[in-house]
Amino acid sequence: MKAEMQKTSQCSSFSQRVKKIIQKIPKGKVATYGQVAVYAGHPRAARQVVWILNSSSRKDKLPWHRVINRKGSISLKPGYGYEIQKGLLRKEGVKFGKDDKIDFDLYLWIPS
DNA sequence: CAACTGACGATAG
DNA sequence: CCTATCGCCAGTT
Repeated sequence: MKAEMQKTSQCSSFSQRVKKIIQKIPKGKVATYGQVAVYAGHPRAARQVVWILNSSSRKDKLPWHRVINRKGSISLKPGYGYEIQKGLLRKEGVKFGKDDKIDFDLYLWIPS
């Protein structure tokens, strides 16, 4: 019986799941593209997550600024959202190192 | 329908 | 440490 397939939702596409996961990221925390992809069920769909942020953030209110790359820094280019994302994160209490890096030990979101 | 793209990730050198 | 390359998936053109 496949009726046990997650009682609540989960029947959506990967993209839909990614959106939900991103919305689950608590304030003051951050997640990586790869991390989100893993929780969505696709360990290597980090690039897909990127696409979704671009696509969905315009329609839905996604905390896209809480999603960063593996290095703990912002991947956007200066003038293309970099400053905006950094500012939003700082407002939520996330601090950046001297290399514009975020300390994962303090801010990485871990859905338990 | 095929090729291209996108804010990545991991591995190899 | 850095660059280069492949892989990954879905949406656009």
